[in-house]
Amino acid sequence: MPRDAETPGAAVGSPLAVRMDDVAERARVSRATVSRVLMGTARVSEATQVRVLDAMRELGYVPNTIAQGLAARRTDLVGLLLRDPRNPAYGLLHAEVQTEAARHGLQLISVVPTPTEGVEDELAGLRRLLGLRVGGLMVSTGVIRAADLEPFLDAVPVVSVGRIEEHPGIYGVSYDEDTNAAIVAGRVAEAGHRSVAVIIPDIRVSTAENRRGLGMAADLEGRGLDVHRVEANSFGTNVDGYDDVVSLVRAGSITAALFPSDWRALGFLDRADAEGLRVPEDMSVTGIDGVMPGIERMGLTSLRIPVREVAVRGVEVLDRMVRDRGSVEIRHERFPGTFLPGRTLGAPPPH
Amino acid sequence: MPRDAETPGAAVGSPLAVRMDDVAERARVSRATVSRVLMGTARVSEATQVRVLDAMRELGYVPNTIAQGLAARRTDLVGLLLRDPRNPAYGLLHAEVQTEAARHGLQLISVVPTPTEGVEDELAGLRRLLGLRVGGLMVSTGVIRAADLEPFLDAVPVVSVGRIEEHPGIYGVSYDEDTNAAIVAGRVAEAGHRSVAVIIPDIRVSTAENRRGLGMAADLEGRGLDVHRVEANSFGTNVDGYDDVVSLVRAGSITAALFPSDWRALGFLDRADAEGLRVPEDMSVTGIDGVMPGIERMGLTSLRIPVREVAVRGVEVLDRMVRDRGSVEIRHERFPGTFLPGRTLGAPPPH
DNA sequence: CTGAAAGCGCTTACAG
DNA sequence: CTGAAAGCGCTTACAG
Repeated sequence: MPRDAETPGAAVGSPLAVRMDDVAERARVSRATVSRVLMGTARVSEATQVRVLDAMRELGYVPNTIAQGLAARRTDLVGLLLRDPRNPAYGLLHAEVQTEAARHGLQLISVVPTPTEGVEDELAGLRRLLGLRVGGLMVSTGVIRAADLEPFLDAVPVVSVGRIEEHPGIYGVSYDEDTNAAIVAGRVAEAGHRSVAVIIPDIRVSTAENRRGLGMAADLEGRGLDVHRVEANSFGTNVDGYDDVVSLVRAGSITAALFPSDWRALGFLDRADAEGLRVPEDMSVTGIDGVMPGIERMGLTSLRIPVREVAVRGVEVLDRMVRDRGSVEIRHERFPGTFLPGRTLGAPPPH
Repeated sequence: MPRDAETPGAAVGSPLAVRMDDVAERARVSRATVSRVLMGTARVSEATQVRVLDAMRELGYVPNTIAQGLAARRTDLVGLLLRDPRNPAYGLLHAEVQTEAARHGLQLISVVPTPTEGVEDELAGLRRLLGLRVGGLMVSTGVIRAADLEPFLDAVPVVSVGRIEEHPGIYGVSYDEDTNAAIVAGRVAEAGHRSVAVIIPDIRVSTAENRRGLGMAADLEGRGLDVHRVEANSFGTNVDGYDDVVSLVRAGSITAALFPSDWRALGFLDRADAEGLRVPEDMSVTGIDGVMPGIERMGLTSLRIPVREVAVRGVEVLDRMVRDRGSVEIRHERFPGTFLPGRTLGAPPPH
């Protein structure tokens, strides 16, 4: 029966309205044969193949991925649940993951949560991807907990990229936040600071930043420094804790502030300007990430996280899991970054 | 018939393996009724509704979007084809579009092409989205031509965001690149420069950058300045043309270089440093975009494009088109940006 | 190498 | 208000 011209979402005459049956008819073969050519799996005679390919091209056929997925009970689609794309670290990760996915023949679709919303919104994004029944899932940093993922681990392989992961059912390819924290803390201590502030966001705001903050504080205390822990518990803003830091500096209680991200550190540098605080003469400031374009120009002392390595490895692992789940033993890998010297870390001011 | 335990992609016991029939059975209703509750369209008795909702929750049911889309011949999914996520302008756009889509109840999925590949790769991304039979499409800046989109316009509404658009079948919500170019050019001229370089990428590299470059050159020539057009035709790199600019400065032929993006301008500042050229004492440099985090700190003279306005308007229009195509008359809107003063534009050096 | 037919998990007239 | 049934556009055993 010919299709109704009213079929929504696929106007007649449009390539999107062309179905496999149309291709089959034009190529004078059965639908099954067209499918075989499309899949590239079964043997099809040379002549038939050419006819089918020609018909596809002539009609501008775009296979309906939806129907393919439903019929085959599988997809080449893999999903990426990405955190805040405004953050250059995630923007870069996004690009690298796509590049690698393409190399591996995986079709990447991405979902980003609304940056200013919390865990509920991230879960909605997760369901969007799961509803599409993606063949694999990459979860980038964010506030989704392993427990939220747990119910789905039997059905879909999950790789955590760039976020701390310790769940035994989730492969982890992360930045080594503890080592990173220790590297930055070590440099600050070596510069001679004895009393510093460390900005520590709540774990619900960012698991990575939380871990970095805690790591820096622990490391510095281990070295005998006096550490003021400054909480930053608001979601989607970087100004949290600035007031406290300024007060501490003014009171002569600290000579340096260690931020868990460049974003927070740079925001503070503007604030310091506004307050008339000179960096590094009056106080030192450090960040972490080191991937912002032009970071060297800004002179922020930071640590560069290995985004590309993490993307390459993450996709490699997911690809293996998608193809043969059993062949991959779950591990939690961590990649440390490299110190990025800058002009915002100096010796403490003489008092 | 109970499902085979081998069903791939949906292990038994996982919520992803739960089908609507399972929910129906547990709630002691028909599949049709479950569907009605899920859709929220038809009337269902209070009691039945509660039973169905309970069953869904107890089983952890995640509706199969694939099957829904196939059966309903429509989707709430809208696709965003985004250009290079490493570019902060697109990262910001991505975040804003998602925020707006969520407000409008649209489910956004994004596809990014591999940054270093060309138009073929972007077309593959387009097909990925079309294969999913998204209900609407937002196309961000990139090298895809209107002609590539044309065959699909009958079937799916398309809104161009942040990229020049002139096709009568595609709604355009763009940056006003011509005005933007004129603004920057005007400031350079006012600063007293009489001979400058304008970096002009090929249209296949970036339609937006191409337009900006041509616009700046035309405006300056209109003002009687001597303009050296520097081509930049490589894909995925910002260093193209740097050699030429350095030579022109060394030869005393120009006193300023106008780049069509901050990315290119910042890259050049590093090069200038390496060459021992002081900015703005020896030469002036300008960019365009103004959305990079910390841009003020870097001091680059630039122009800030109105990303949020474009995202808000683009999603608003797409939403209307998705709901009732006929209600929207195609237009091409343009939003100008605002000048961003910096330290890299000064008076020309005395010779 | 090729086709007829069942079935993927849903939605939606069509009846009641 | 609810159910039985057709059908969305495909893939894939099963036969030949």
